[in-house]
Amino acid sequence: MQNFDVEKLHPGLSIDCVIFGFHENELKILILKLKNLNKWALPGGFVEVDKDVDAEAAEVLKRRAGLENIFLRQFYLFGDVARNENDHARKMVDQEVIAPELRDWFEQRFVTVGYYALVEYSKVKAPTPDYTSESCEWRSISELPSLILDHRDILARAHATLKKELNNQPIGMNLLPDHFTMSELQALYETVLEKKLDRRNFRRRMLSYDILIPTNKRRTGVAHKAPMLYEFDRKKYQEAMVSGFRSTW
Amino acid sequence: MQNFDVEKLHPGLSIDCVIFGFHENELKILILKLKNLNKWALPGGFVEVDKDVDAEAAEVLKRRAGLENIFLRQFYLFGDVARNENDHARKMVDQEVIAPELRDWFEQRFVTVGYYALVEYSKVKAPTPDYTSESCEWRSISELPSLILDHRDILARAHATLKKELNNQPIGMNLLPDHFTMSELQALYETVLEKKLDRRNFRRRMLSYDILIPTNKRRTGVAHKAPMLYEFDRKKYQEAMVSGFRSTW
DNA sequence: ACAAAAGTGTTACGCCTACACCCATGA
DNA sequence: TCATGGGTGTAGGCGTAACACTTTTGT
Repeated sequence: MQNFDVEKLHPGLSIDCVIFGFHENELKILILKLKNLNKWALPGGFVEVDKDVDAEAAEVLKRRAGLENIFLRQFYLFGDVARNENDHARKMVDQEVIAPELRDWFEQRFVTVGYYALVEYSKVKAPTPDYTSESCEWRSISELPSLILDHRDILARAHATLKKELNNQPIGMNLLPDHFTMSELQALYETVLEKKLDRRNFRRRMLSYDILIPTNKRRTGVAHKAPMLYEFDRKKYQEAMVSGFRSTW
Repeated sequence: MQNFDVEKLHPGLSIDCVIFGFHENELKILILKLKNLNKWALPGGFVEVDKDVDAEAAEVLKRRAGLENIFLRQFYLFGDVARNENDHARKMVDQEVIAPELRDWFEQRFVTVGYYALVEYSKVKAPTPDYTSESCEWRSISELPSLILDHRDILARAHATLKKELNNQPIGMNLLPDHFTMSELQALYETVLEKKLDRRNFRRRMLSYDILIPTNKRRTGVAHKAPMLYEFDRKKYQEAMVSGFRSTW
């Protein structure tokens, strides 16, 4: 059971991270199974009073997924009173997840800052649970177990934000391996957007963005014609992230 | 000097609102002149522990501008430690803006939630200062006085967000009078975007959005040919706000 | 009458969509 | 050899940018 110094923490403020990964054509997120409870939670944490909120979010990502310098974006503050459940703190004490003397701290009204991260599935070697949880696992967003509090809403908003951002920004770096085929990139888009795209038009458009570098290698060993492998032009990718794609005005 | 019950407030959490208005072809915001200080501030406030954050932002808007049911959007949480200035609370006490016993409350580390609102300039009859301020005024964003803390950054981010949103959503309702000419609407766009637009193409595009209703009235009394007055189709406008304009995927 | 803004139309170009065809590979 | 996915090309339509001309009004 964890005992920490709540004096050093910003009161009533927490962080929740939706950590997206892509594997086997499915969009997955990292979630934690709470000790002694049949509920799961998004990776999160609190904010030390002398730390930047964004930096604390990066800390969460580092501790749970072992990754640093990853795309991580604040997308919303969840500030409704109703997101606090009266007996949530009590349950945590009952199940010996937290020490009884911390109950007051956990029972105060919390607002939480939502972040989402895009990470490469295979680079997360050992998802690490925190003191409240017995395991940390990748789960497909289409078959999620029951989540605590408003974590399902937080995920939904993160996903919606991601979908919207696809119109202005590239995606893929940090989410795909260094080398990937056009089809794999397309599968990522189709999964995030939850719709099918035309293969040929997708290719043309992607190439027109000028952020891909064709390597001379091909993926072999799988069935059918060996596809070309691409990598991202990191410089141009970053430029596209900053300036965005098509603004109409 | 204001004395309020800080026990009822969410600790270390504030709200700041960028309230945009449009007048004489200039984008303006409401700012407050602080008592006994030569500094200005965005309208803001604190969050009662039993109130939704969004609702408290709406309260700020209501108290300062006297408006309700107005477009109001949360756009960012400003959570850097550096945004807190050591002597800000001390100055407030020194200048008798707040009671000395509130100094501890004001000296804690704060994070602030940024909101922006679009309001009709002429509907704000009497901008109302709060207990920290001696006046509340419209000021053009191009000639702003010195603002406290990171309020200039907050404004910049609000403006950037607004610019970006113009690609997906309509603007104008709540910012223009009920009836307006095409040129006035274009002037609003040009002001927000900080660039000139082609008159004829602008008209065509706006009409294609199908959110405008031409009235049979014309603006008279001014020089030159009397222009047609339009109003927004409120139902279709709202639909466009929800579904957005052009998504490329 | 004239200056200045309002209203309307046209052309050219580029982008996006919706397709069909051939190629390469493992089974 | 054949099923399956990879790679390339093209015709048509739509939207946008870049334009010129006429109309109306107050001065």
